[in-house]
Amino acid sequence: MRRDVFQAIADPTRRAIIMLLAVGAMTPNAIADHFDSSRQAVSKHLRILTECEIIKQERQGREIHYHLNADKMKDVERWLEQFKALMDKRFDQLDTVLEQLKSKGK
Amino acid sequence: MRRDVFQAIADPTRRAIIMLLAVGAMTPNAIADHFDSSRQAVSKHLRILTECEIIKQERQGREIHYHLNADKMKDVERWLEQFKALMDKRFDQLDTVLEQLKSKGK
DNA sequence: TATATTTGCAACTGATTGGTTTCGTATTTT
DNA sequence: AAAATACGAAACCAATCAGTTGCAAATATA
Repeated sequence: MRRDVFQAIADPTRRAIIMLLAVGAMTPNAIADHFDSSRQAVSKHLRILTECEIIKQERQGREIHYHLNADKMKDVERWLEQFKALMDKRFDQLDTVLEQLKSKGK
Repeated sequence: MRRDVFQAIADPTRRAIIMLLAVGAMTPNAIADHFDSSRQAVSKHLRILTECEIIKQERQGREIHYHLNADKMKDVERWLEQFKALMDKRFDQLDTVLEQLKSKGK
């Protein structure tokens, strides 16, 4: 089983849950109220998100509050940065080629 | 079937393919050479990536060159920005609370 | 103590995934 | 024209996913 942030954000419901928890911690029932899905369906997403270590439980009496571990999202950010760096590099090379063509034209 | 960028980058092989194509267009065989997976396995990933519109085919004789549609990646970027904006907002609120506590302490 | 609420967990279902092997087609090479 | 190459598509398989229903455990309330 792959359990990383990319797996976590692959599902639209899970992305929405992440957005909800970005605002503040919530109980499973409160989260499920925001969706058409059943409580158990949401609960499964919460389990996956927990396994991805993107959210954490915190028991308070009989309620469990889920709160975000925003740091994990940085994995996505880092990957995106790497990707953009590669793209920039490619354009730099393209610039060099164009530059060479220009000087050859002289 | 969900076919969006988030689905595309959920798989580590597909992320690697994206990185490869960020450097420059490639044929399926050239791509497959970079992985332990078979050509057909890679081919399937290419189909999914194509359906997600993150890569595009370009036939040249009997070869097909896959090249990146880097714009699609902006969907991820936008979502990340939204997420970060929400988090910042939360911290702003936290700051306000702390500020209030401080003035009450006076 | 009996009951209601909040929740996780197990069993089951249908759809999708990632992979394989096999085949057909188009293009290049000989 | 024949052989080799590059590739997609189809059929199949095991594993995983998202969802369901039903149930048990813990905590709160009457």
